[in-house]
Amino acid sequence: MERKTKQKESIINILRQTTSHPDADWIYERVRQEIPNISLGTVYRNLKSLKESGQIQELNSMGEMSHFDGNAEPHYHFRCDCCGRIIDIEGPVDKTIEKRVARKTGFRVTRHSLEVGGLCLDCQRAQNQ
Amino acid sequence: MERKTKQKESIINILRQTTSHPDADWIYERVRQEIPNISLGTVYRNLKSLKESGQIQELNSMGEMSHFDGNAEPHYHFRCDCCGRIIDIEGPVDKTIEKRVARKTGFRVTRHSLEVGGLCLDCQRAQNQ
DNA sequence: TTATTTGCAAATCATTTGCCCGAAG
DNA sequence: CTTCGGGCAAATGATTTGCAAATAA
Repeated sequence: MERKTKQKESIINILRQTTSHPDADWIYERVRQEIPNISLGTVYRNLKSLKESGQIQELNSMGEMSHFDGNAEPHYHFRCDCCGRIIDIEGPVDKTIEKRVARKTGFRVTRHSLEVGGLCLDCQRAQNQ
Repeated sequence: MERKTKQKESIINILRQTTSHPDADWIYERVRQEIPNISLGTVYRNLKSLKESGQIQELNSMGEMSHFDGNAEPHYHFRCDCCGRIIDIEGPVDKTIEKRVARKTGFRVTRHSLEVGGLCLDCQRAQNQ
């Protein structure tokens, strides 16, 4: 099971080549340049299976539609409240957060995600004019 | 503007009386016990306005539908990957995260949200059987 | 061959909106 | 009064799904 298809290959390549955390529709338009008759449903199905196999991440917060991240390594995100862009934050992920919560609550903690928000550089500039 | 109505009163009271982070539909069913002919659209409209005025928080992540939190104070959340429950995590919010990101990136950082995930106590027990 | 994936279109599901009426200020 | 909020139903928009045909293994 888990067949290799040109559709899936193309989707993961596109995702690996961008750092822009695109949504399903953007990916669809991009793939269409290589496979013009691919359907949006196929894009969704492949995004789902790539996510389940841990090859990509799905981001989504505050009533926004899902965005996808070709970088499966854990890392934090910044979301600009003005332009909506999502930007990776460099720097190490603090695994001690999971330990602290586990100790305090007794829950088995296996993941955490941190999103910071505010204004990106471009939008700060735009605002000062 | 911002009128006081029995619909909005009822919704915020319900939200203040629970720690279960319900979704819009659960709230709708609850309010209906007090105001039987309220419409779901009204629930959504009021949740939106309560959120915009900062009286409640909206939570939503990973392709889940929105959940609402009557506690407007900043705090972190635990989401159980098995039963889907969202549980408040006590303990202080670390505002230095925002400062660190701001210093490193130059972005204006005004908020951050942290969600940890794993298995809650009940689901751990259920799994060991 | 034969099980999985695709394309297509229709279906779903949460959420939003238009419109007209009733109620708050 | 006059304007905002409510009820209802229809609209929207992202995502999922059913199905027959295509394709990877």
